[in-house]
Amino acid sequence: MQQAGGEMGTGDKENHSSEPYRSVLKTPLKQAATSRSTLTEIQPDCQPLTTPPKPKEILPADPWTPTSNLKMLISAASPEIRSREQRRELSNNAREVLQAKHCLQEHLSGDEYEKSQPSRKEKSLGLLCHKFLARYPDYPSTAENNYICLDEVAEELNVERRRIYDIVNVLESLHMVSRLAKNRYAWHGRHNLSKTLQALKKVGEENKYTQQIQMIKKREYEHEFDLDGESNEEMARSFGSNEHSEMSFVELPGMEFRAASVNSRKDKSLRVMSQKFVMLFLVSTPQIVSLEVAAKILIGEDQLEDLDKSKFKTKIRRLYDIANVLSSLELIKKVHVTEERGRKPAFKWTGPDVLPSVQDTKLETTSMSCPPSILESIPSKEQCSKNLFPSRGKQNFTRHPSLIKLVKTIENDRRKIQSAPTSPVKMSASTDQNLSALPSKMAQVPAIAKHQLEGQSKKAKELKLSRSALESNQSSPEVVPKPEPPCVAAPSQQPALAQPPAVCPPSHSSVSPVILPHTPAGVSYAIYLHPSQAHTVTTYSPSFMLQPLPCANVTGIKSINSKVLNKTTTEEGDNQVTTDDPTKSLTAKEGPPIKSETSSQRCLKRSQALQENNLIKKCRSDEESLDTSLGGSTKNERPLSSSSQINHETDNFQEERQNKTETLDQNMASRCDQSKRDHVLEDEDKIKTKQDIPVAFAVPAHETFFPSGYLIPLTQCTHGNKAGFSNKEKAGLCSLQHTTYSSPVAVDLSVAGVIPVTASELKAVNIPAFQITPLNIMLSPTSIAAAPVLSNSCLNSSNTSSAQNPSSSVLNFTLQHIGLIPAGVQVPANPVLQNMSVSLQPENVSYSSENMNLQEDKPSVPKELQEPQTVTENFFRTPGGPNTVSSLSANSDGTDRISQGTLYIPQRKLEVSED
DNA sequence: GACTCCCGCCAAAGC
DNA sequence: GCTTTGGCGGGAGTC
Repeated sequence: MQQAGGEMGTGDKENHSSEPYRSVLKTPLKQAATSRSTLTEIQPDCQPLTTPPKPKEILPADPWTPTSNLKMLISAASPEIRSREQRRELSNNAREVLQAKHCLQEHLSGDEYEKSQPSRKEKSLGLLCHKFLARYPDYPSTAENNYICLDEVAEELNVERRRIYDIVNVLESLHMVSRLAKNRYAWHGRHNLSKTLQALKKVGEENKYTQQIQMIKKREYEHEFDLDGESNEEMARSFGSNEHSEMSFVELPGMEFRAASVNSRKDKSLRVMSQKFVMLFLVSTPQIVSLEVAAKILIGEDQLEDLDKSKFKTKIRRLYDIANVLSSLELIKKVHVTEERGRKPAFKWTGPDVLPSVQDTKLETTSMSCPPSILESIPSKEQCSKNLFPSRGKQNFTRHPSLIKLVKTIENDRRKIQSAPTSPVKMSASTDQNLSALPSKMAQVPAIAKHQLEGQSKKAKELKLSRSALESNQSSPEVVPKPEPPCVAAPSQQPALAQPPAVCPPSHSSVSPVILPHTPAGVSYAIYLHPSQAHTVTTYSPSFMLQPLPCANVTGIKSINSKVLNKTTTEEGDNQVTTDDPTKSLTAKEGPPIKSETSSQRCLKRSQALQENNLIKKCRSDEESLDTSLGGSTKNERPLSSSSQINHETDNFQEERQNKTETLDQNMASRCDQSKRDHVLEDEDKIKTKQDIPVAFAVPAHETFFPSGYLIPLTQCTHGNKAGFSNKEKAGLCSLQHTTYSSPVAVDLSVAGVIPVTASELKAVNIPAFQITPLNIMLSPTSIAAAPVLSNSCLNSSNTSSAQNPSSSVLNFTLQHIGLIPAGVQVPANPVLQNMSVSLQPENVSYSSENMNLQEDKPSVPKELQEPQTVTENFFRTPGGPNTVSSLSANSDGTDRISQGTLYIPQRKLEVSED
């Protein structure tokens, strides 16, 4: 509207009249219905106009004249007529708005008028999007017509249509709306959101955005990134290698664009940009993407050689536009990443987590190229694939041959598991789309844990370890029947459930060092087990595999660990606290958690299948190592396993988990050596591992129950696990993720012994790390040395930490013992693993060397519209300074700003802050 | 001064 | 030929 221009205060007012597409002026205005809100905004002072009821509200209320009654009846009988009537009223509203405006202009002087106009912020795209979204339900019923008339919306919201296009384009990219015809869109709400995100993540992975991001960051590392010259050429080359550099719009079945016009300029379309932008979040491991990086990637895909400042600026502008809409959708949140070079605007993903890799498994069973959710709704694989990537064959999802066998194995295992009495109930995502939106990772955790446990129990039997049959039985029942949600996952997902056992899971996690082939990425990480603990593990539990580490040591399992030992018998509630909170948040936000045991199971099985052999070897070695163990290091920390895909937690899962935990607790209590309990270390590192990112942590093993060990991320820590967290929690997670960013941090924490983690922390921290593969990993000494996991800080911190922190010597010992490093190799307490980015795959390259400080910016939207931030996670902090992980805490002023803790980052200090 | 991002010109595409 | 879309970048507002 014109008033909008007036707000600018620089002569923009006149510009409005010139706008060609001002529908307000073109549309015939008949009725007097007005939009209360609109009028209020526009002309609060205009009495007659200030309180007109909304048209829609008026209609039903005013049928008390013969004419109105007739209208109402007709309207009721015919949706078309009703729609027409509504349009008329909208037009009337717009007309009144204009009149009000004119009235206002007449009665106010220039300055007064300007003052009366909404401020720039009040007209932000984010706020506008909020208003827009408020008009439609998140999950509209398919029965009713959810049509959007751009003209009407523009008028009602009192903005020019151009702005509506911006919003609609982004919504379209998420398939929340679809274009029906000229000036007409259909509102789908969030029904398709989860599907879309899955598809986008998939495509993002296919496009190797992770690599691109890493490349850009790497380049920045090496030298200040300049927008021209060699760097650009280099980048162009790298992008050029990407087959999917020119990815087109990703469509969902049934959501194809109806009008060719929509595709006419899609190469630079806001829609495509939006999708790409979202992809960046979905594939990156701390799910934080700076505008700069995003812009570079987007530009790179177009023409990197043309990269110039103006183009860059334009891209940034567009990204802001997109980000504002995404922020309104609560999919992302503005943050600031502070690096050595300064503070950079960035955005952090706060939307639901998407589990692509899990999807792979699922896809295999049903379809090759479609995301699970999509498949569910679509019978035809071909159709799905076609729709997803109508224009590009390259973008079709192709399963790597090596995965096929694995998938089959997994599927078989899954069937077995599912048939098992204790197997978690699987909810069909198809039944509830909304559910699908939930982080599936969490839901998968239980299944995965179950898988692993089951598999391990079998293995244990086969191996006939020294374990007594009783023990094995105990463990197996617990494990097998009830998938153990990693404490992390479980907690985050289930709030209300008072299942104490959050701790218990750890016990289950009697994890022996294992390396899990990671998800799709294939990243694996190794876990170092304390000899003594390892012993326990091997003998004790059949489960060699990973356990969901509800309380990953690294991440902040501390409370868990200690609790595990201590509370296993006594207090379960405490544990729960940690677990519960996350859950609450999770459930609250996304709705019913999705149970995807299948996915988790798949993950587990996949890893198992690949690594069974390794596990056996591992177990043996572990047992041997037990004797030589570090002397009963007091650390009870559990190894963290990370798998981003395991995050989704479902109600069923929780129930099972609870049951399991209870059982475990009982078992553990009986088994637990009280004295050892005392030794439990309180360390918490919050490590977020992500689905595809292999993370290695060094974690002190839990005594009896949990083989303590060091988890060594072979590649990179991922943060994808936050899936299950609510936005707020996710915010916290983000920070965590940052932390995770540098795998070293996690290690550090675990090693050093850490600060007790608060419940909130646990939430953030609790990221089920499940995929552990047998340690057979093939890390070359060099790679290990390079591994970021063990950072100086880590080691240092460990030194400083008073708690039972394994010393570097211990670490070396363990590593050597396990075979991760040659006997001659020493991991310096300090730098040893610092710079390593052991990525088996390019994608897995970790940015671990960055120190980040996360600051979340408040959305541009008015505070009232912003969700209150309750981030209170304090991250672990190592005693030593530099390696301290940044903590996320709510500032007294309410600006949840992540304290600038330092995430241990070898070379670069990266801070992410929330404003 | 840098960051944000609103605003609206204007061209492409559609009807 | 008019309307709808939407790329684009100037420049205002904010920090």
